[in-house]
Amino acid sequence: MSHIGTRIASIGLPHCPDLAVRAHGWPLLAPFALGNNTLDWAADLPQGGPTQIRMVWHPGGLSVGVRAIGDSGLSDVDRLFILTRVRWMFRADENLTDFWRLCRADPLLRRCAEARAGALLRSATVFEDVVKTLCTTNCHWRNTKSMVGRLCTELGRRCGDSSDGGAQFTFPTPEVIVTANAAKLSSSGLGYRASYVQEFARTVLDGRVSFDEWIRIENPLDLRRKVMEIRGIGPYGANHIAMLLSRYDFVPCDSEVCAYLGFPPGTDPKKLERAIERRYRRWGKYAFLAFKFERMRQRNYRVDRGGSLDYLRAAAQAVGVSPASR
DNA sequence: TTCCAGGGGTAGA
DNA sequence: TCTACCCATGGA
Repeated sequence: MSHIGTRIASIGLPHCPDLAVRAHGWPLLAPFALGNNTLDWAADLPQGGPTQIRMVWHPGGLSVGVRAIGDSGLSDVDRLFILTRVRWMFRADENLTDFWRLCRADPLLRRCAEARAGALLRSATVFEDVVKTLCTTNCHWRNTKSMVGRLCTELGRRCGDSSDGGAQFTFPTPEVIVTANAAKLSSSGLGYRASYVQEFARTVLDGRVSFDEWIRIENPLDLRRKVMEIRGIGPYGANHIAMLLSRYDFVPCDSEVCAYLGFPPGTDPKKLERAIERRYRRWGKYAFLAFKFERMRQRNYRVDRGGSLDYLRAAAQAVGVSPASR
C-alpha cells in the first residue's frame, strides 16, 4: 500500500459523508476502492496524469479530508481539478433541508434528518455515471461491478495500489472508449451494451450531448426526456441518471423496487410507476430519497448483495434500524 | 442446463 | 400505444 502523501484540503459538507458513501452501491464500482472510512479514487489529473486520491472522514462527521497518495507534487491546476471533482462527488453544494423537514414529520424517516442522511456519492463526471448506469441494466449487480472494473483495467490508466492492495485504474475517457476496438469492448463483459457505450462516448465528444445543458433543465420531465435520447437509456436509466444529477422526483423502477413494493417479478412497469407515485406523492421532489431510505430500514436490506454487512451497518443504524442478519 | 438480473430497442399490429 | 421478441453476460 502506498503511503499517505500530500494533504490537499478538508471539505466541509452540509450532510454526512459517511452516509453518502455507504447508502448505496456506487462506491463499490471502479475507479473507487472503499476502505475503512476512506475512499480511494483513481483520478486522471489534467497535468499530473494518473494519481490516487484518498478521501477520509469520521463517521458522523461533516467533512471530507482529501489527500494525494504518493510524492508527486501537484500543480494548482490539478489541485483545483481534484477539489472540484470531490465537491461534485460528495454533492457539497446540495441543500437537503427541505427533505429533512419532511423527514422530521415522518415516523419512519425522522432519523434521516438527525443523521443528515440523503446525499449519495456519485462519480467524478456525468459521463462516467451514465456509462455505469448503462452497465446496471439487465444484469446482476455483481456483473455490473465486473463490467465497470474490466472497463477500467482494460481501457483506463494504472494509478497504483489501493488500500485493499489491488491495482487501481482510472475510468476511461470518452476519447479512449470511442477509439477502442468494438469487439474488445464487447468481450470485456459489456456484451450488447458495448455499442451503446461507444455511441454515447461519440455523442459526448462531438458535442451532441451537453451535461451543462442537462443540469440547467428545470423541469424533471424534460430532463428525463433529454436523457432518454441516449440509446440504451430507458425509463429506469433516465430516472437513475436524474437522481445522480440531484433530481429525485422519480424512482428508477428495477426488479428491487418491484420486490420491495410486493409485486411479482415482471410486473408492468407502468403499474409499478403508479404504485410508487401514490406511495411517495407527499414527498414531492424527494420521492426517490424517501423510497431509498425507507427501503434501507427494511430488515433484510443490503446495499451490496453478496457484500459485507459492515458496509451498511453505519448507514442502516443511522436511519434507525439494526443491520440485516441474514 | 436453465434461469434471471439495479432494462431497453425494435418491428409490427 | 401496446405486445412480442431479441439482446450478451455470468453466477446460482
